[in-house]
Amino acid sequence: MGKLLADRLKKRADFLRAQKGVRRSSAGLTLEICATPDTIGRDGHFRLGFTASRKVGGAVERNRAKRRLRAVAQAILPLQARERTDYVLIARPATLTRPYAELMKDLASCLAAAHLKLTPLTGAGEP
RNA sequence: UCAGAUGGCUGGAUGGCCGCUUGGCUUCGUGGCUGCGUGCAAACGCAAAGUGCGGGGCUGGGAGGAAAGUCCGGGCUCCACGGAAACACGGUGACGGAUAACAUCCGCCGGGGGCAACCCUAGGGAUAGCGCCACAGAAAAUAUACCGCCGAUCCGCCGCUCUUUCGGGGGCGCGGAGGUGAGGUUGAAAUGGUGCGGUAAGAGCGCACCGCGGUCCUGGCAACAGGAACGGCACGGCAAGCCCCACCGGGAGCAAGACCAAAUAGGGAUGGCACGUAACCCGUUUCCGGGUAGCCGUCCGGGUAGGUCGCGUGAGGCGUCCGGCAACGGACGUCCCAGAGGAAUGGUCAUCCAUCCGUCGCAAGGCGGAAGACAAAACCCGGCUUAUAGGCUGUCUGACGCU
Repeated sequence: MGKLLADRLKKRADFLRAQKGVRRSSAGLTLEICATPDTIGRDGHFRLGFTASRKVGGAVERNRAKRRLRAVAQAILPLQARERTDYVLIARPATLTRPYAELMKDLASCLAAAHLKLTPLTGAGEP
């Protein structure tokens, strides 16, 4: 399985759909995933979005949290994500202070758990 | 050297790996447009240049002094409006200047504070009018009443006393008429203050100085300052309670506004099919003719989602010179310097840099650890206000010491 390309989620409706999908949390972040609607999805692509609420802090802190999440996602998702799937990463207050290596582990474990849960729903086989 | 006052600048650095965004050049793919050729036509082929979309390569730019709060002033956009004025409402408020404009800035004046450098000041009008002045206090705006002081003058004669020519007269005391106005513990504020004279007691009643008032002179563009003689002193405070005066002001805001425009529903035009027996409408009625209502196609305009523009050459930055005490203005040269839209301008690691803590060392310093101010453009400018670790630096004042 080769590298997948990422599209950004920008519509509020997309975020709301992901909220109803599978959710897994860890100390540094929360992950929500769901299948991309067939009319929008493209082969070889997955979709990715970020959220940082006011709980994280002011504008400076929220921007920084989203950038850290983006860096982590850039490193992991193109290799481990599934195509035609939406991923939403939600920042938590600890996202700012958690060591980078720990943040990587958080995402990897959340991803594995969420994929396992999603499998019977979509009927897709694990590669 | 110490203490203090007041401006200006800055807002971590370097490198490795991995990324984002936006220009320029170049190249590849692809779509459409135009021209030429072949062809009856559909279509196919070729082509310089321009252009939409997608990808590669090279190269350049990419948060702030407050980007913040959204408190003022403008540009810009749309809406309203014949002009002007008045009224209402809102704002501003010593004077002179700067500016596109301002509640900003500069200079200056008045008042208050500080030994000083300097700091603070919403600083028009209280005889245009209304209103308010709590508590305390005798009294809070009108000059009195109350307590108090006096009782010179006049009256009474009540008491004591001196004198007597027995009519009375004098002195002291008492009461009254009356005089007096700031002495009365207050208060934010008390009807000018202090001193001397004066008086029965007192009082600007008189005088000196200070304060106050209008007049005149001098200086200043002006606010105002200084001086002179005069007036015996009237006019309490609050306008940030209403108000009066002077000046300024249409409203809403980039979610402004302009353009492109899917699906679905609906509107209009038009063509075809069906129905033309029934219903309704029109031509007076029957007949007859036309139309509406159904289905399908094409086109048109409005318009939602969505998209594009607005959106980066500007009251622009930097440098030199000139004018001005300054704010600022002028001339010349030079530069192009963020444009996102679930929102780019970064993530991570290492070293250095300052900061703090622990520890070792006489010391220079070594080792380990923590942590890196406030705060992120959202149409753009000029200000104000507020937040801000640390660092660099100019000028000035006072005290002490030395020469």
